[in-house]
Amino acid sequence: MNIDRRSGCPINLSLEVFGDRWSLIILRDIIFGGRRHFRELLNGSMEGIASNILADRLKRLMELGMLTRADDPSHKQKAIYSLTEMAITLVPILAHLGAWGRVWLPVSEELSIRAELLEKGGPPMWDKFMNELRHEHLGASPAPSEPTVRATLQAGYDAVIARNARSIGCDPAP
Amino acid sequence: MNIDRRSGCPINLSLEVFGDRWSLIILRDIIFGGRRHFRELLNGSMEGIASNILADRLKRLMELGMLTRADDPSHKQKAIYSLTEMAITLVPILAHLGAWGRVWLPVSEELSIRAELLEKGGPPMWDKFMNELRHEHLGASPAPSEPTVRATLQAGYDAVIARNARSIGCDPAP
DNA sequence: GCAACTGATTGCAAATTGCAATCGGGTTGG
DNA sequence: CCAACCCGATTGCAATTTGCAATCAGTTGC
Repeated sequence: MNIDRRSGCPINLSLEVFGDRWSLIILRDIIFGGRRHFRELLNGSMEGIASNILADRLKRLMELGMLTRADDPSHKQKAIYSLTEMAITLVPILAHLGAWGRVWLPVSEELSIRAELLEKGGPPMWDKFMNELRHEHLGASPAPSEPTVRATLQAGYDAVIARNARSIGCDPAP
Repeated sequence: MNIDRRSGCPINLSLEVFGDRWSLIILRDIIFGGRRHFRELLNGSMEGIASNILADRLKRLMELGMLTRADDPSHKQKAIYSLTEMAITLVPILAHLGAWGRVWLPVSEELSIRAELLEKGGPPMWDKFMNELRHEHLGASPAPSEPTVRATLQAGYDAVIARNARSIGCDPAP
């Protein structure tokens, strides 16, 4: 569960934090998907994470200081997971990672539109997004101006879905 | 050995390429350490990779198109591993990763000086470095102008080592 | 009361990891 | 020529990690 400290190299230590198959996926779903609860992360995960792995990683990410956990006032058993500043500053890395994957890997169009928009938005968009996350998770920053980055990304995703649905005659609207 | 394709999400696919504890470490040693041979990677690895893991990851990285292998003309048994363009474009990601780790993780001073210099150099330095790597590994680009980025990073590292050695009375020079 | 839902936990088989020993071939020094 | 050494791996094995399915106890809505 704990970090190895194989060496003090920054890249090595970063890898020891999220150099596994699930930690960054979970953070991605929290950051871009806006998921805050265990079930949302479990069922919403495109990659089908197992519940024990999710529980383990959430605990680990909390120990590492990337997430915090709070009770949900609306439900005594629900927990709300929040990003810390440490996790929020991963946004540029995720943006780069998405951009790299889009170039070199067989990404699907629907799922890469967000990465494309984030790449085109560049650092100014990342900063705006990080401020929105700070507002949402840390309750600190001022309320973000509309439209939010997440809404913009989601709109792009929806547009692709709608376009593709129409082109194959599956438009849900008559 | 093969990639799962759990989903077509760029971040997920990127993670499936180097979301393990060793692949990026190997690439880091090739990129920043200038290592090209199996033994160099095996013995030079600060983190102590095992030979079977190294062999497995080199094979995997070749299958993924991140490395190529060529015979060393100077020694019939030696192999030279070269980065592909796909791997060279990881430089900005490694720079971000190093910068992030330097802020949030207990890095050691000697090992993080390179990350610091690379961070301060910013995208222009990354581009110069990538061109040097293209020259070195792909034999394509024009010869880099002196001093090379790798030499600059190494000089920074050596300076820290020398300074620390002096401060504790271990200066090798009399 | 009771079914559905909450965030997990447990048991278990399969895969992965890391370590040590070893391999066959090539090179080197004398 | 030959022994010693170096080369990029490979093998066997024990320990750990992973993923899946089933299950848990407490909470909520009805």
